[in-house]
Amino acid sequence: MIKITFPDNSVREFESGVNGLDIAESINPRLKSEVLSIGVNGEIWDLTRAIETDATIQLYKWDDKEGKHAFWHTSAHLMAEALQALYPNMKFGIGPAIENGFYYDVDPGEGVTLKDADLAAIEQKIKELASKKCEVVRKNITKEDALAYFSAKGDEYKTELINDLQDGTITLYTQGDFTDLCRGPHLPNTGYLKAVKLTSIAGAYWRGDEKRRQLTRIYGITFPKQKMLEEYLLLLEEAKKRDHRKLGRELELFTFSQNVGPGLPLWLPKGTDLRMRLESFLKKVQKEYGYKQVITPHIGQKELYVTSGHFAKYGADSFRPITTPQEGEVFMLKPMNCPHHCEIYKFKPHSYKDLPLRMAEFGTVYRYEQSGELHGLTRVRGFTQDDAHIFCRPDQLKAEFIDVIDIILYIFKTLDFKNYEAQISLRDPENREKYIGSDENWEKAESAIIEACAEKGLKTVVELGEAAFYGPKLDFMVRDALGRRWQLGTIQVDYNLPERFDLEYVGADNQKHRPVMIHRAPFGSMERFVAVLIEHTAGKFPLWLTPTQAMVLPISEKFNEYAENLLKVLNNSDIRAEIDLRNEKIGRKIRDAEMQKVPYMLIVGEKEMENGEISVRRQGEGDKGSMKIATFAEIIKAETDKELA
RNA sequence: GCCGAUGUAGCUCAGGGGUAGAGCGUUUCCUUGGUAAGGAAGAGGUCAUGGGUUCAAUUCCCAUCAUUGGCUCCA
Repeated sequence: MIKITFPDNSVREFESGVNGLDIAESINPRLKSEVLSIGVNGEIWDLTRAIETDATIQLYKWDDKEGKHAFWHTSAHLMAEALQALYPNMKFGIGPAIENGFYYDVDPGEGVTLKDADLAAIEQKIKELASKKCEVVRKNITKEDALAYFSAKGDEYKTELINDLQDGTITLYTQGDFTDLCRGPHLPNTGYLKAVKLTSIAGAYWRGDEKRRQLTRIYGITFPKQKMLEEYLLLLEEAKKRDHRKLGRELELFTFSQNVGPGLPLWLPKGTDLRMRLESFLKKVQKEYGYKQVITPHIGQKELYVTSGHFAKYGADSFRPITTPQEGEVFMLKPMNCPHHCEIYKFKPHSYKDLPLRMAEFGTVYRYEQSGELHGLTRVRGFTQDDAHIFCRPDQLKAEFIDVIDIILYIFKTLDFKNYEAQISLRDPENREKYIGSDENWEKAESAIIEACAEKGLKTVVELGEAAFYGPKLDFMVRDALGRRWQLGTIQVDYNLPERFDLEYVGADNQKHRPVMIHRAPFGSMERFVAVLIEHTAGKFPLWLTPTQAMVLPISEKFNEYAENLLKVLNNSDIRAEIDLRNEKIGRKIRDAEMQKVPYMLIVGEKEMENGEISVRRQGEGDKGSMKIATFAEIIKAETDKELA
């Protein structure tokens, strides 16, 4: 008998050799059909694998990522089996489970190309194989045997993988006619898969190396219930509806022009209004925190970036330099604002009493992005950072960090991002020589970040080795209304630039000292942030931010004059209102305003004109009844005050 | 940059070797209305661009550009 400890610390005895399925069944027969994988002493196991010693276990179902992982991993293998059946010369790379489903990288052989149109047939084959409920069998073999098996099969990718494995024993999983090299875990059989959808097909380099052969990657997702697939497809549809590129066009926020160039957004009046409102919002917050606005040009001498080190690191991947016709001076489009800000710092000598110096600029920068990488507003070649650089003494680092975190959290709160986390990127302790700056400074900076996060009660993940070469950083990730993750703001400590630009301040000891720089951008870039905001809100921006707060809708042309006077009154009360004077019926005007996601519709007809009132309709909610204009103005003010509190 | 897909009216899309269609939008007219689409008529396209095959190309082929799903990269 062995002792099995459950997550609630209760202990029960089982026969040695018991497996996850048995344990689940002993708790509740229904659980047996729901459980997908089992954690055994912290390792994730197949449900059918025998447990022979005392163990602490945890059963994983669909709602656990460990459960989903096994489900999708088995799905990847089943897809491979289907591919093997349909394409005899298919060779297999790797096929893992991912956040939403799984993929398999395959090499279909010379002269064979897989196309989107082929997916349906593969999908059909997977369903057919799933219905056979083949058992998935785990087997340990030696490395030699594994090599022999896969080289006989001609799977050169698998043999390469095996050669890189260090273990003496290798695990194989077999279901039906397909055997794969795999660490597992897997489902007990393929019958768990009730719904299958292959989502896309794409090229992917073998082992992520662009110098190596490009394989065909097939993405798919599977579910234990048909209904779950339908829900997933609905979610995809919802995501499509919220796509900022689509809403950006429909709400007339921004556009792109082939004539201007790829990755260079054109902000339309409404988008500009929205963006400028975000900018003034942040400017106001920054002013309270002691930032000073500066303005610097869009280009700078090449030497500036040689000094900063950016030219050496990124020069080859930048827009080509610009030269003047007469003098042959060489300029670069500004890829970063910090070198310019360093020069502003050097405008005059600084005393330790001047620090911290907080320099903010909505600085537009230009970076060459590979053509395949451009995407709407989230990935562009010209964008505006809500940049600032804090020049401070090392002992001020923590306090400054806390202030920046406060600004970022205030922004998240105001813009209704309730779900966020932060990633602390530290040095790789194994490779300290990769980083610039003294050990002492790094330790100070890293602990300043960690302590600042702890004081703010931030949910953080620590990543070793993810720091930039010039300093540790803190990145903020938000989850939007659909649960998708976006990286937004960033705070980075920099020891490099003060060094390179020879920045100094005179300390209390009358000696020269090196300041520390903090780069920070709460939004990241205005383009990216607006894109995320569009998708998060589905275009229904908060009242304080939305370009048009209210639309005046006269019932018929007879009331146009009253409506136009009303518009003046509203605009004089700082309410951003527009008017719909089209020769359309009121139902139509309402529909269009609803679709433009204007928060308030103000309907005026005979009744309203007589009483000097307006009939108020809230977008997405409907009729709110009649009221005086002053009352409405108060409602608007109260709502925006609440949003900005 | 690499692999796959796509490119037809402002938008969403259908079509197809014999030089083009729908819905929405837009314009004009009729209608003057009460909380999510009133009616009629009209305008609008070198079918992304450049080559090739063909008697004939928007359609087939090639290239380029752009968009797009991934990969790689990201100060």
